[in-house]
Amino acid sequence: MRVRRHARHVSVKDVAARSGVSFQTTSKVLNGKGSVSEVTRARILQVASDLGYVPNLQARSLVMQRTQTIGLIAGDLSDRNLSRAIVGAEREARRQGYGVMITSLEPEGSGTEYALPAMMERRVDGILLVAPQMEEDIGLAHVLDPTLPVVSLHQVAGDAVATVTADDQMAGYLAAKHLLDRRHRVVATVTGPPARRATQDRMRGFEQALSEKSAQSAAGLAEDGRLELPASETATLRLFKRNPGITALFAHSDVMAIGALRALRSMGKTVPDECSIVGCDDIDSAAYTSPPLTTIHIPFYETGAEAMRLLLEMIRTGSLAPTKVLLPVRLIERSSTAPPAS
Amino acid sequence: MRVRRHARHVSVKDVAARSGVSFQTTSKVLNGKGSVSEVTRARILQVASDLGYVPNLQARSLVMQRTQTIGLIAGDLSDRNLSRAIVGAEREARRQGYGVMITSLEPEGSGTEYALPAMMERRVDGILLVAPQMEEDIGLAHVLDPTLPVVSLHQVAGDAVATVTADDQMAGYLAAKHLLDRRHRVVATVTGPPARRATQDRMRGFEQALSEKSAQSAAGLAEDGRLELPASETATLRLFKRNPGITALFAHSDVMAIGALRALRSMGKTVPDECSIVGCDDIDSAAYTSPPLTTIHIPFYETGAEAMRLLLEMIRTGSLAPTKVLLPVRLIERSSTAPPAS
DNA sequence: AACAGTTAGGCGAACGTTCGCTCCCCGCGC
DNA sequence: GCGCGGGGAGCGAACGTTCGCCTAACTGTT
Repeated sequence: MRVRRHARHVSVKDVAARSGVSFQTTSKVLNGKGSVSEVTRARILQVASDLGYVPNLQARSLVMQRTQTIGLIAGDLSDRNLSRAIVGAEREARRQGYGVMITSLEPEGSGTEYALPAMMERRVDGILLVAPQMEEDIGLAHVLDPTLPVVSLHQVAGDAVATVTADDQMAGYLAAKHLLDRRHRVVATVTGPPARRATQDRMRGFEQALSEKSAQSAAGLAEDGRLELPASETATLRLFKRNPGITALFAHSDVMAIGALRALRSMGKTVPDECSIVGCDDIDSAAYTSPPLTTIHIPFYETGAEAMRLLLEMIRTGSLAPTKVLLPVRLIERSSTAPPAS
Repeated sequence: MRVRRHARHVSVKDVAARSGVSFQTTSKVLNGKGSVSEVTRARILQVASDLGYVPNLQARSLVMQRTQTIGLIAGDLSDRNLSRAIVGAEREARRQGYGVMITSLEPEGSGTEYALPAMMERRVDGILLVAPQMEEDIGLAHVLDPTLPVVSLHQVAGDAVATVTADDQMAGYLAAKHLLDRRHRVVATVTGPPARRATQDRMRGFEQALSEKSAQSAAGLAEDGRLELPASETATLRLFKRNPGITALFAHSDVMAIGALRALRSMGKTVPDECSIVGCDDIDSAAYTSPPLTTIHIPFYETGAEAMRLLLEMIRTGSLAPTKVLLPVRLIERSSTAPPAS
């Protein structure tokens, strides 16, 4: 139960003193710069390792004017999709020698109040935004330091920041195509929050596929499932109340697809015979529902990794261009879809 | 598409120059220390805000010898349980004015190679370990800087580091008690990795309850479900092969409980009539399985928050005592348990 | 009017680095 | 034998802070 404050770390000066050279020379050796004779280099390295020298990145940052740190502002860290993206981002940062400062947003707060100042004070080299709720934060674009590279995984009002997202429009298109190919003609949708770009893009792709098959579809047959299981369950019930002839459903998330599955079971409808379901996200458990879900795979991990790659590239080149990157999605066929039984 | 490198930040010196005082005086004002006249204080604050001054925490850290940053080493950021804990920890750190540097471990690596040095270089004030796999890392205790406060959510070899965990033994006890109270006498278990302390503690509590009911139980009737759904499914099948008389099951995680549910359905056994199931963790979807799962609530969020609280306290007091904290768990009764039908 | 006490503010140093410049000495070529 | 080039090493400055100590001026007291 030792109680010691401030066991001072060993610095280049300590190493220098012990090796009988100036601390600047020590610094040169440790960074492999300048010319130092082989014998002193070896001696210094030996002493450094003996003393357990660990460079102080804070001090280095001060003079180098970059911290090798990026700030990650996360919506809900415990959201499985966001956290997949964060894993990808963190891994890529690490691979390129960057550290990640993370902060998550309170559900209420716009994030502007705390997260950004904290990141600025720490002089992060760039910011990665992984927070869907920021889409609604209209003031965000204004408060961001315009000289600081920023990449977001979600749309930011004003379109001035670079984004990397999945191809949501394609996701909607693929879902509709899959169902239309199986001769479904009355297809409904359980959506995420209507204000979100992802929701709108998926809808757009979906409608586009429907209209290609000469419009016999029930466009507008959609309800908001708020990305939650119980909300989706009731949304599904409402849809069938509106139109009992529905033979297929596209849920904008697998969790909502599971809610739909429950609703259908409660109505006594079998899947896929009486109603097909296409989910979205491709979460682990989608393979274990009954029946296993046909779904659209959204590459969360890759999105995070790619976003970080873009951010680091922007930092390296000093570019602030608001690049927009779309990552491909694909449909994964399981057993929740089939042609209508009739 | 501006391309500018190094738009130098405004420093206290800039503010000072514009206000006609020395930069040290500016510093005093900004920190509310020393005595400064009301008028110059006001002027300085005005200038600071005009110029958009943001203090540089790196520089401050250098002289203060603390970074107000804690390093969080996470096993798998996308694990829902771990990420709940991380959310709690991050929130508590933020509340107390600390930032969080995060790094996640590669599945293979022991973490020692990258994560720790990176944290040390950044001179974090303390380290929070949220990585179950570290339990198996025998060398970890040795490589940790013994002067740096560390708190872990999982056991660390050597017992020299403080830990905050759920009361796993109680979890096992409660599960067994619940089943025994419902007159089950042949109860089996699907466990997590046997090497983990959580698994062992849960087993211990479980066995203890069994032996209190005078030992008519099938102790040793356990299989490793590796915390995965499919592995648990086959583990459950093996258990029933070993003893077809099983009437109740304790799964060490809800995901494994869902695997067990699938196995039982495939065997044509109904839940809870022919077999009761108690899960563990209390994940969201446990309330939506059919039937909804009776489970043990593990307070992941609170564990993370409490661990961070302890860590910050240790930093504040300079204590390095390896405190052990246990957080209470509770059983949540839903519909997957009942007395045996016979 | 001289003195002590207080208040406002300045100054130097330190934290741990990196970088550019200077300096010395040695060996080499003419 | 003399100048020159280059390798090896040191030195000063800077990055943006905080802190302790110092000083000048102003306040009020006897």
